[in-house]
Amino acid sequence: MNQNTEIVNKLRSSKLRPTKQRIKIAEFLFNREKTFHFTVEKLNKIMNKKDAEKISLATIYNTIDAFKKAGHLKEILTNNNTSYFDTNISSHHHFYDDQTKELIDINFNDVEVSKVPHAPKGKKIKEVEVIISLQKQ
Amino acid sequence: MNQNTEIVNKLRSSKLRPTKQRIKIAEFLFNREKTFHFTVEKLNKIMNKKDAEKISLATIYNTIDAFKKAGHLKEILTNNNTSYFDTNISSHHHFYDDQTKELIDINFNDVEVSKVPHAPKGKKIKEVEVIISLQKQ
DNA sequence: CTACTTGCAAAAGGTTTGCAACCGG
DNA sequence: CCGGTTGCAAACCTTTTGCAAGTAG
Repeated sequence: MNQNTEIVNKLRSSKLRPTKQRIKIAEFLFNREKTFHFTVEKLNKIMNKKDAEKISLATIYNTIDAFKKAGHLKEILTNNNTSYFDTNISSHHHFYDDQTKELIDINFNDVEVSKVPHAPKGKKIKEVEVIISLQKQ
Repeated sequence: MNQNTEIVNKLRSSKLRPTKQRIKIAEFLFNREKTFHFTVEKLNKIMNKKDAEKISLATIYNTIDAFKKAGHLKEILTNNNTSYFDTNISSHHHFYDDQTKELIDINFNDVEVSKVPHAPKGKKIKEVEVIISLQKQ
């Protein structure tokens, strides 16, 4: 099975029609070894570099949203009023530098949360996320 | 020392002139027992209820920013593109319900992070924040 | 007085929406 | 063909900015 077929299957199994735009975005995001952190603006610039066939910003928003809902992307918590996404959907945590707005993955084994509270009535815990904010030394 | 003098001193010691607007906002935010979570929009509505002397939105932004810089407020991390602030500046963590956009304090003793990674080169850890996202049961 | 602060309106991000045209199954 | 998807522009929401007028020390 080649890469493209894999991507198409990934889309199909998420009930997303494999359109040209989605395939192009998915190939870029998911055919990689390492985690990738991005904002929509950053992804938009990358996808619309010169000589590439343009994808409209609205479609990028739509696609990211669809991928997030399908569980292929994770949104990262920050205090910057811009959405950050992560292609690494497995449980892991982040360093966040407020000044440079830089996000860095933390290896799963390097953080240990040994005590977790009970969820409030009527709710259950979806995820425990640790963000370690950084500053210059 | 009455409440008002306390507030005025708090402002002065942060090198903030005790203006009418700042005093009014500070009284509202800091003369309380329990933690208060808010967005600027919410605070704006509260401060500008009928018959109150109006405070402009820009001033509310300025003031919140000044209070945050002075360490009297803390900004909370979310994936909602709106800033949330917390009057509780001591070390503690949060539940966050993505659907309702509701924030709830977690008692400091109910979370234990027993292992923390080293900061990347050239940086140091400012704060370790745990956000537990919730969903309906 | 003078520097800091306020208030207003405009501008600046980032994101969402309405709708016609397009296209995958 | 039909319904999902794209692209465009306008609208929206939150936040920032420039600047004239006001005020605390």
